[in-house]
Amino acid sequence: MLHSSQLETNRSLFPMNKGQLTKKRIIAEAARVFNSRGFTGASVYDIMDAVQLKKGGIYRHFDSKDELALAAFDFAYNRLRRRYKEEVFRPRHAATRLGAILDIHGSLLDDPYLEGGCPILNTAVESDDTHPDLRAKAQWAMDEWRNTVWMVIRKGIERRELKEVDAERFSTVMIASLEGAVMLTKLYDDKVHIRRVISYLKEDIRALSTAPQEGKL
Amino acid sequence: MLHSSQLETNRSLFPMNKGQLTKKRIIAEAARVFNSRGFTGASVYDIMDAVQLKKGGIYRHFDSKDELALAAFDFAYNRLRRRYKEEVFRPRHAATRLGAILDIHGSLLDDPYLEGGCPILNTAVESDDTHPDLRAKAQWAMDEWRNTVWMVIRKGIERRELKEVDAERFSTVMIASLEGAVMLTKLYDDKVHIRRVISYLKEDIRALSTAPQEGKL
Amino acid sequence: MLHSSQLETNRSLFPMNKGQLTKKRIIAEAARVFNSRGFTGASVYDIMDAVQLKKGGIYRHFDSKDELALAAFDFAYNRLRRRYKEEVFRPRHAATRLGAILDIHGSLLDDPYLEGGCPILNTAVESDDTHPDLRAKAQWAMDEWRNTVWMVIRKGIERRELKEVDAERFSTVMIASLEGAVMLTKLYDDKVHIRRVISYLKEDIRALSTAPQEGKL
Amino acid sequence: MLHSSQLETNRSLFPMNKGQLTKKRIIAEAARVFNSRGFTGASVYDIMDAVQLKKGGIYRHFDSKDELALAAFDFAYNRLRRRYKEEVFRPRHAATRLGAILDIHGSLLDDPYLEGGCPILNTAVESDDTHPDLRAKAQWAMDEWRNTVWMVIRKGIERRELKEVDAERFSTVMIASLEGAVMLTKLYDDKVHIRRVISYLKEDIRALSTAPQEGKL
DNA sequence: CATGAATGAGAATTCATTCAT
DNA sequence: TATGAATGAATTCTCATTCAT
Repeated sequence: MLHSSQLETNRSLFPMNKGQLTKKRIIAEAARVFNSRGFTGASVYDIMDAVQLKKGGIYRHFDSKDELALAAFDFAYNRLRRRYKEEVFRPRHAATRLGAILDIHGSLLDDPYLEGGCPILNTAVESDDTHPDLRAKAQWAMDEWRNTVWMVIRKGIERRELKEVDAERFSTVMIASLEGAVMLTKLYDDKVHIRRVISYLKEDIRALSTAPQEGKL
Repeated sequence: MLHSSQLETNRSLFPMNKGQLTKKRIIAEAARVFNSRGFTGASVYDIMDAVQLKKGGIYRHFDSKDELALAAFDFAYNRLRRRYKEEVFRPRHAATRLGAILDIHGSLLDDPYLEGGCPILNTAVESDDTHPDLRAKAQWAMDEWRNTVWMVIRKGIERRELKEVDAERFSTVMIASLEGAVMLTKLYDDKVHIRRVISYLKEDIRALSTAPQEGKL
Repeated sequence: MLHSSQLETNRSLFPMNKGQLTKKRIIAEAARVFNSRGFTGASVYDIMDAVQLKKGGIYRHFDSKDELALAAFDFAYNRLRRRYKEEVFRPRHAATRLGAILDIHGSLLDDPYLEGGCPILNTAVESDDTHPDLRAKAQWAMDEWRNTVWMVIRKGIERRELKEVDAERFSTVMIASLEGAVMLTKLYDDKVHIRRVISYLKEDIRALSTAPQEGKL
Repeated sequence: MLHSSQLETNRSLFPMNKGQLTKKRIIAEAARVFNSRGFTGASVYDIMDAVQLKKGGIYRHFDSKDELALAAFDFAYNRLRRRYKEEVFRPRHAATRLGAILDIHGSLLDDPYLEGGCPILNTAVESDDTHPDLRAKAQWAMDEWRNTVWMVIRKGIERRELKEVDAERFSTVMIASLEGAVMLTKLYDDKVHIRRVISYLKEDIRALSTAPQEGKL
C-alpha cells in the first residue's frame, strides 16, 4: 500500500531507522484518514486500521491525537508545497506559472494522500471554532499559499509579463475559486467543476498576460 | 437570544403551540451549533446548552442527533433561500440579480444563525465520507442553488440583458468563488476576502452585461 | 379491543364512573403487556400504546410503574382464580376437580390477557432478586393456588374419592408440571407439551381415584 | 470469588493468556448476574461490579450487552451439559440414568453460577417476546436437553431396561416437572419442592423399570 | 380527566489515553 | 518497538416521573 518512494522517506544520506519510518507511515496514513473523515470524525481506530498498528504502536510516536493531527496536516500540506516547488517555479513566464498552479489543483484529488480534498480547505472549515492549533496551521498554510500566488503575480508585473493588476485581489480570487471548485468536485464527485473554474481562470490569466498567446497555459 | 421575528414563527393565522415553538427553537439553535462546530464536533450537550433544555426535552422532539442535524440543515439552508427569494428576484435585470446574489453572500456571516459560515459548504466538506444523508441534503441544496444562478443567467441571455455565456460554467465559477471566499473570510475572520471576490465577480458581470452601466450592481 | 363484559366492570349495582373504568382498562392492558414482556422489559410507553393513553393519563391513576405492576398482577391472577371458582368447585368428585384444574391450564394461553403465559410463573422467574413486592405477590398467589389444589385432594381423601396420597407432594407435582408445561408450550409455541403433561397427570389422577372410571376426567 | 478450578480454564496444554482469562471471567460472572436478574434487569454496571472491571474493560471483549448475554447463556448451559456428560452417561441402566438426571437438577442451585435457577427456564420465560436470539438459544438448548432425555429412554426400551413408554411424552413430563420444581424452589427458597418432584418422578421411573429394584435410583 | 412538555437519573456504547509486558 | 489490557470521561439515547394547563 505504501511505497516508500511515494513518501520519499529514504532518499537522504542518512537512512531512517525503523522507528522513524513507522512514524512517517503513521503520519502519512493519518493524513489520509483525517483528510477524508475530518479530525473529529476520524477515530484513532480508523488510523490504527489504516496503519495496521495497534494503539500502543501509535501512541509511542505521538502523545495525542492532536499532535498526530498537526503532523498529518503538515505532511499533507507539504505534498502541495512540493508540487508547487516542482511545477510552479520551473516555468519562467508568470502566466504559465499561474496556469501551473491551476493545474496542480486540477489533479489534486488524484494524489492518494489528498483524496479527501484540499487539506487547508478541510481544516479551515472544520476547525472554525474547535481546534485553535489546527486552525493556526491552516491559517499559516493559507498565508504561505496566498503569498506564493501573490509573488508570482508581483514578479510577473515587474517583469512586464502581466498587466498591472491588484495582486492581492487576484490571489484571493484564484484561491477562493480553486477551493470552492475542489469542494464542488468532491461534493458531486465530478471533475467538471474544477475544470470549469480552471478554464475560466485561464481565460482571465490570458487576458492579464501582456503577450496573450493562443497556446495552453 | 431568540427573537420570534427572526425565526418568523408566529406570523400565521395558526399560532404555534408550545411544543412547536420549542421544536423550532431547538432547530434554530442546533443549526447555529452544528454550523459552527460541525455535526461530529457538536455534542448534544452543546445543543442543550444553547437551547437551555435538558436531554429529554430535546429527544422528545427528535429521535436522534441525526434527525436533528437534518432538520437544522434545512433550517439553515432555508435562511439562504428566503434571502434569495426576497432579494434576487425582485430586481428585473439579470446583472442586478447576479449582483444581489453576491451581496447576499457578502453579508451571510452577519446572520446570527449562519455565523458558522455557509451551511452547504460546511456540510459538503464535513460529510464527505461520513454522513450520507447530510451529504445528500448538501448536494440537493447545491443543486437548487446552482440551478437558481443558472436560471438567472439563462433568462438574462434570453432577454438580451447578458451576452451569450456558458451559463453552466459561470454558475459554477460564481458559486465556487463565493464558497471559497466565505471560507477565507472565516479562516481569517476578515471580510476583505469576500469583498475582493465580490468586486471581481461584479466586474465580470458588468463585462457580461449588454448595457454595461457605470453604476453599482 | 376491550369488551367491558370481558373485564366484568359494569355488572354491579354501582356502575363505575369514567375514572374507575379507565383505571380498570389500564390495569387490564398493563397485565397483558407485563405478562408478555416482563416488568423490566415493559416500558410505560408499551403500556401507553396498549391503553391508548398518554403518560399523564396513566400516572393520574397510578403513582408508579411498580404500583401499576402490582395491580396488573392481581388482575391477571384473578382471572385464573375466577376460572378455578367457576370450573373447579362445581364438580363434586375430587378426581373430576383435579381434571378441571388441568384443563384450565390447558387453555390458559387462550385467554387474551394471559397470552404471555402464567403470570405467577412469569413473575416468580423474573422477580427472583429484583422486585420484592412482586415476588411477595407471586408467593402469595402460589400459596393460594397450592392450597386450593391441596384442599381438593384432602377433601377427596376424606370423602374416600381418592386413595391416601401425600397431598402436599401431589400438589407440588401437579403445579410444577403444569408450570413447566406452560413454559415449554410458550417456548416452542406448541401446545403438544401442555397436552402431554395433562394426559400424564390425568392418568396419575385416575390411578389415585378410588373408583377409576373409564370416562374423561 | 472465582476459583480457576471451577471455571476449568487452565487445565489444557495451551494456557490462556490474560485476555482470554478475563473474557472467561466476564462471561462467568455475567452468567451469574444475568441468571439472577434477567437480561433486561441486569445492567452493564451490575456486571462491572461482579467482574471488578470498568466498562471499557468489558467492551474490549464484547461488542454489546447482547453478545455478552449470548456467551453467558452458553456458559451457563454448558455447566448443565457437562454434568449430564459426567453423571448421566456413566451409569449403564436407563433407570439409573434417569435418576441421575433428576439428581442433577436437585443440586442445580448449589452451583454458584446457577444460583439464579435453570438458565433455560429463565431465558425461556424472559425472552418470550423480546430477545429473539436469546430465545433461539433457549429453544436450541431445550431441544438438546429433551433429546438427551428421550434418547436415554429410547435406549432403555431397546435394551429392555424400561417398559414400552411414550418416550416423547415422558421426556416432556420429566423436564416440565423439573423446571416447574426449580421455579417453586426458587420462589420459596425451599428445596422441599424439588425434592418432592424428584421423589415422585423416581417412583414413576421405578414403575417403568423392567427390574424394579428397591434400591436407590 | 387527560395531555403535552420537560426533567433527571441512568442506560449502553465509544473513544482517547495509559501502562505493564 | 509494539501489543494487549484496562481506564475514565464523554456521548448518544431511554425511561420513569412530574407538572402546568
